[in-house]
Order: sequence, then structure tokens, then C-alpha cells
Amino acid sequence: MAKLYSPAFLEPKWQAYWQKNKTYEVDLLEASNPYFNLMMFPYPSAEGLHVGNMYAFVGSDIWGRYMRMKGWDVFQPIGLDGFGIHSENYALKVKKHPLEQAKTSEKNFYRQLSLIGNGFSWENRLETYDLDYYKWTQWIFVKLFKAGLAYRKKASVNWCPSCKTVLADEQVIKERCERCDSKVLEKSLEQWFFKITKYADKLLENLKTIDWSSKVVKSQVNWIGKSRGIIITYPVLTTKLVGEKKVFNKTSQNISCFTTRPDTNFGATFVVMAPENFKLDQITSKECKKAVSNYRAQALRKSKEERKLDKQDKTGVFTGAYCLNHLNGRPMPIYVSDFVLMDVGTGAVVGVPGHDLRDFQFAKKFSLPIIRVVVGKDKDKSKITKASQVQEEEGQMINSEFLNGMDIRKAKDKMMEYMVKKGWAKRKTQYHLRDWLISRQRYWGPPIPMIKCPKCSWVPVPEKDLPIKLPYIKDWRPKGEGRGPLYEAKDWLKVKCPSCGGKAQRETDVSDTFLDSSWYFLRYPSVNKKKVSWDKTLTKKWLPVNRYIGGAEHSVLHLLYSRFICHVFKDLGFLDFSEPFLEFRAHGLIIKDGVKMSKSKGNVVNPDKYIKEYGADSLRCYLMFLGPLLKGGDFRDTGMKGMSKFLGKVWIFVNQANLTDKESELQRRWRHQTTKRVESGLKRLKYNTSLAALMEYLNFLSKETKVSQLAVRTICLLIAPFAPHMAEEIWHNLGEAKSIHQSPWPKYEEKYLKEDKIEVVVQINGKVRDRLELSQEQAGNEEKVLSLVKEADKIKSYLKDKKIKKVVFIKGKLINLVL
RNA sequence: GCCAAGGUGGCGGAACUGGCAGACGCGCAGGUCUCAAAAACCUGUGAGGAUAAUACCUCAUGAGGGUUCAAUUCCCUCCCUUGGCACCA
Repeated sequence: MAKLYSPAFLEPKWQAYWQKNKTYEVDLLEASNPYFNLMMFPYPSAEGLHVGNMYAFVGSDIWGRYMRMKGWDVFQPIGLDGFGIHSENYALKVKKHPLEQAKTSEKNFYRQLSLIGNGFSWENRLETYDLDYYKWTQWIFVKLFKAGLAYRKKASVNWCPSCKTVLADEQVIKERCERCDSKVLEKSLEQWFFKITKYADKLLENLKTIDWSSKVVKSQVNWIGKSRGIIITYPVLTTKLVGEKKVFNKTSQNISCFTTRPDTNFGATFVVMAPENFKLDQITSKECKKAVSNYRAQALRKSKEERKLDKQDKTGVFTGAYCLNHLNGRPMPIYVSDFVLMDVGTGAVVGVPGHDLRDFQFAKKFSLPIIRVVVGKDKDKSKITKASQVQEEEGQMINSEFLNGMDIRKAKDKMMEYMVKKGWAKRKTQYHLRDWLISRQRYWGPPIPMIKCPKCSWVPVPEKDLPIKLPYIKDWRPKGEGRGPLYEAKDWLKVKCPSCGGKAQRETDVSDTFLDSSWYFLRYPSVNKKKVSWDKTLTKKWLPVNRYIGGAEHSVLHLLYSRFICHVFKDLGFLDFSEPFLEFRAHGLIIKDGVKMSKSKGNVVNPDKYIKEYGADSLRCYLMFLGPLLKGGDFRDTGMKGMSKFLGKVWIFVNQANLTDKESELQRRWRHQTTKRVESGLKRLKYNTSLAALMEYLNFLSKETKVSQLAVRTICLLIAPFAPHMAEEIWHNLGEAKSIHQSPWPKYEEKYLKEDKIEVVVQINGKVRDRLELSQEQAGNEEKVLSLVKEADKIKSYLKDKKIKKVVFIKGKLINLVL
């Protein structure tokens, strides 16, 4: 008698079996058919994994299991991104030292990761806080420094007052800290940066060569933000009143403005400088000095955010100076205004109020002239007096001499060429991307391996002295003076300068967490190699990653940084590829009651409870049945039962089936069709459709009195990626000795997919009016079908008194009569 | 404002290349079993009309238009939802 389906009993049993038999371990050196299936390793920053994490891991695992059964040597490692702010903040919250908390979290996360039944290559797991790992994170820093790609600079940076550290631009989400959601402040500090901007163009261009979810590609394109334009240099003019008349005189001063729209330059009527622009001192006239310095002081006191608040209402003051528009000899007044940002372009813009909304608002406020130089679709040639008339997008040039009549795109090229030739401007490509701010004034991360020597300035720690072990300090909490807590480790701090041997001091900041995760996939195959960051042979064999599945929230964080690191190491000769992930798929989010799961909302679903009640297999299948993997879904308790019922049915069916050696044609067709459908769902990451096909197959088989051996075996194999424990159990119950997960995926053949009777749809004017059951042969013959249709009772009445104007015939599918 | 993804029954979703819209599941209703309930199983289930009838007809994939013999699918305009970016010159 068959046993009851009891996941609580059989899931731990098979997990232990897999572990013992190394079912999911690959021989990294010998594997002949390598496939690196990567999923984003979690950061152990909370009580444990939630259902959303599990969704992502299972989604990737199913793909890995399928590929393994297809004959690939699948390498599917896992690890913990345990260094960094997120884990440290959690340690702060639970009031434990991060070193201790890491051990607790590690245990719990690995426990949960085992529970979900993923086929991980556990022997290659890694933790970013492991000394053997961060030794190489530090090594990467040193390499970048030596290559001139790591440098210090004083800049206005993002400061999180709650995390008490600086953040990279990418870690500021809507002006808030990516970790703790606090409002980010601006601070002027000297910090370590990575020169990612040097790679801006390559990072952009290469996006065309990789197969990634389009939304991720798009957000990287936007983030890199390439724009082509020119920097126009305008000579500064001084004025003198001679009687009633203003007389302009050229000075040796210049003002440079970056613009992407030089075509509109005949319409330029003023120039505006950012309050931070140091050139203001040089050009401001005596009479205006006071007003300008007052305005600057006031503007600089405002935060970035406050400046943005006045979007509509532009403020500013006149500097008393003018500059010359070469094109028409027009003197343009120079203003200072806080809508111009110092870190965009040149910190000064040329105002074309007719064709830029911001310029228009400014011109209105200060009653500056507005010239129309573009006529848009609406053919409006009148004077521009309203914001709605400001044409920014498209149109033809007017009032622009040699550009008149041209399309703006053509005019842009022409003008660029002209101005460059005249020596008034230089071509310039601009990027939105900024250098990656890498220092963090925190404890829980790899100490930046740099030494400050009073004589030699900054010297990298010699590679032979790596790693710099993170010292244990009692009071590890962030202090907030713009200096990391490692400053308290006085003994550790003191060091000899590697260059001159004199007294020197270690850097007290640690590196950004995203540096830890920007190369972990390179380490996975080489985890057990102590002497190198990544082993040449293994790397050649396993990288780049074949398929990466993860969250889209890392579009411009982890996914950009990882690309950058690989680009750099390709150039340094340590890698022979620059793109780490050939394929990337962004999975959807699991939401709850229509909103994102988050602790603050209290709607986080813990998988443990469901695993306990229904088993990991049921939860896996339920999550996947919710919808396509790339779409995500809304977690509801109600569906769980249905899935557990289905697995129970499979269990009973396989264990109690009335087996036969022979297979009917009908059963054979179902078997082949189901295999095809399940496989198609897998390939398209629409596991929901694979499961639906399996349900239909089971419904069909359940009604058969005798079932072929092949059918039973097939259903086990097909369900194996989704419900790995149960599949393993029923597989062994069938007398198999080898793990089902190392057994070959069933094949289907096109010739067995065809039905002998085909239903041909009969349409009249495109509407279905009848269906005919025909043989293969008949259904492929237009004349035969037409004659049968004409005789069909249902159709006859439609044909009465009418002529057939046209017949559309699709072989074996459909006939449409147009009357 | 810009960019991206999406909008299909009561709900999650299916329809792969333009060819039967609603597979599969949840929920709901009725039934079988039971003293009863739960579980399990069976049947039905887009809306409306019509019928003795499970025959049949009409309408339906966010809205409107177009291309086509035929549109959830392709094109145009608009609306809404979600996510990303944003005074980027």
C-alpha cells in the first residue's frame, strides 16, 4: 500500500541524500559541458529569507535543474554578501557585534537555503566577510589604485545622517539612503573614488552585445546618460556708459557653456552661471559684487533638494557682465542662478528662452528677450509669450541665417561643424555617470588597503602584506565625524610606510559593500584556491556566467559595478572577457496584497511556516504557478492548498498506477505533447505554463485504466525541477537507483505530436460557425475541405442566396469563407 | 516631464509566428459520501439574450480609431497602473 505524501518526512531525507552523494557538485576541472547558473547571493541582513528571496532562488534553481538534466555540468553556487552596511545596521538593531552576528546569520541563512531544496554547489560557497575572500577585495582596490583608477578627491558627496557615512550616487534613491531611507545630506569631504567614468562609453557600447532584460539595459543607458554636444566659449565683455549709450569692450576672460542644442544658438540671449562657479568672482562688476555675493551665500546655504523645490520660480541676480554671442554679435547679460548646477556640464548655461522651458521661465522673470528660432508641427511662427509655445523637441529653423529651413537635427550638426571650425567651440560628450564613491566611514567592511605617509602621501599596502585583517574593536558603531570607527584601533592604525619606512597611518575607511559583490562570481569557481584571486584555468572554463537571474533593483548598482570591474580587469590582463554576464533576466517581485513586502509595512511572508505546513515542493510550485517568473505575483495563502493537493495527486498516481508495458497511441501523443509544453515553459521562464501542462497530463492519465511505464517515468522527470524532493522519492519508488536529477530529460518527437483527427475551424466572414473533425489528409486538402463545408448543415443556411467571394484556407487549421 | 514594463472572467493567469479568447488553478454554486462537519470525489461556472434543449444568437481582452478574410497579438491617438530617472543644459 502506498504511503501518504509526507513532505515533512521525505524532504529532509533527500536533502541529506543529495548532500551525502554530492548530487549537485561538479568537477570544476574535468567538467566537459560547463554551465554557470548564477543567482544573486543574499545579504543576511534580517531575521531570515522571506518568500520574495525564495521566489528568486527557486526560479533560478529550476532553470539550473533543467539544464543539468539536459546534460550540462551545472555549477550553481551560493554564498552570503555578509559584509557591509546592511548587515552592520542589522547588528546595530539587535545590539550585537557584527562579527558574532555574522555567525548567527550565516547559520540561519544556510539553514533556510537548504530547506528550499535548491541544488547548490555547497562546496564552493563563500562569504564576503571571510578573510580569504576580502583579501582579494583589497587586492582589487590595490590593482585599481596602481592602474590610476582609484583616487582621492574632495567633492560634494552624499551623506547619510543615520548610517553616518557617505554613499555613492547609485545608492541614493529619490534623495534617500538606499539602506535606511533617511534623507541624504550634502557634505564636502575628501573621499576615495573609482574612475568608472573612464569606462562610461565602453559600458554603454557593450550593452548592445549582451542579452539582458531590456528594462535593465535601459536603466543603465539612462544612468550612464551620454549626451553629445559642444562647449561654446564666449568672450566676456565689460560695459561703459558713454553718454546715453552702453559701450562694450572685450576682455581676456571667457565663459564656457555646454549645450546639446547648438542649433538654437541664434536664439541665445543670456548666460547663467551656477552659484558655485568660481569664475563669478572674476567677471562680476563692482556695482554688482554685493548682490552677487549675497545671492551666492544664500544659494549655497540651500540643499540640493531645496534648490529643486523652486523649479517653477526661478531666482537669480545679474553680474553686471556680458558675453558675446559670436553668431550675431549680440551682447548677452550674465546672471547667476541656482537652477544651474555646478556638477552638470560646465556650471554655466547659455539661455535660449524660446526653446528651453527653464530658460523661458528665467527670461520671463528677468524680462530678457525671447527669440523664436524653431517652428514646430503647429506651424506657429508668432512671438513666444507662453510656456506652451516653447518648442523643445522638433521642427524647422527660422531666424537663424544659414540654418533657416533646416530640420533641427540637421541644423545641430551643421552648427556644431561651423562653430568648431570658427574656433568658438569644442565638441564634447557628456555623461550623467559619476565616479564611484568607494569609501565608507563604517566598521563592517574590508579596510581600504592604503597607507598615508606624511612624506610619500598615499601608498598602497604591498600585495604580499594583504589581507589587512579587520581588527576587532569593542565600540564599532559609526561615530559620524566623517571618520570611520577604525580610527579607534590605535595600535592597528600605526604602520610603517612601505615606501620610505617612516611613520605612517592606515586608512580608516572601509570599502563599499558593492565592491564585495562586484566580483563574487569570479571567486566562486576558485573559492578553494588560496593563492590567487581567481584561477586562470577555472575562470576560462566557467566564466563569463551563462545565465544570471536576479532583481532589477540592482540595475545601476551591482550590475553596473560588476561590469566595470570586469572591464578593468580585462584591460589589466587578468580576464579575457569584459562582460561578466552573458544573459541576465530580471525576475518579478512577490508582493502581498498589492504592495511590496517590507518590514515597515509588516507584510513580510516568512517561508518557514509554509514549508513546515505544506513542504518546500508545494511552496516552490505554488510560487512558480503564480505567473511568469519575470513578472512576479501576489502572494495569497489560498492557492497553496491547491498546489499541495496537486502534488498529493501526483504522489498517489505514481505510486498506485496500474502499469503496463504497452503504450497506446493516445498516451504516447500526450506524453510527447506534455514534454514539449513543459520544456517550452521552462525555456521561456513561464514555469506556470509548464505546471499547467503537467496538471492536464495528470488529469488525462488519471482517467486511463492502464498507464504505460513510460508515462509514469516521464511525469516524474518532468516534475523534477519543480518538486525535486517528491520527484526523487517517486523515482526511487519506481526502482531507480540513480538520482532523478542526474537522469536525462525526456525527449519528444514532432511526429508523435500530431493528432490523427484534426478539428478544422469553419468561419464565415471571420466568425466561427462550425468545426469539422477531419483526418490529417483531408484537413490538408483545400478542395476537399471546401466541399465538405458546403455540405455541412450549419453552413448551408449561411450560404443560401449568397456567393462566396473569397476562401482563406490555412492547412489543417481553418477555412474562412468571405461572403 | 522622459524612459521602461503592463492593463484579458469574482481572482492569479493561458493563448509560442495574426487563425476556436478565457487553458490550468483558486474561489463560488450544486451534488455524492456522512448523524453532521471537514477532507475527498463528481458536475457547473465570462456577460447578456433566446429556447423544450447541454441546439442557437449577440457582446466581450483599458478607451477610441486603423490595417486585414481574420487582431489579446500589428499600426496610430488617448486613459490608467507599476517601476526607474529627472532643473542633465
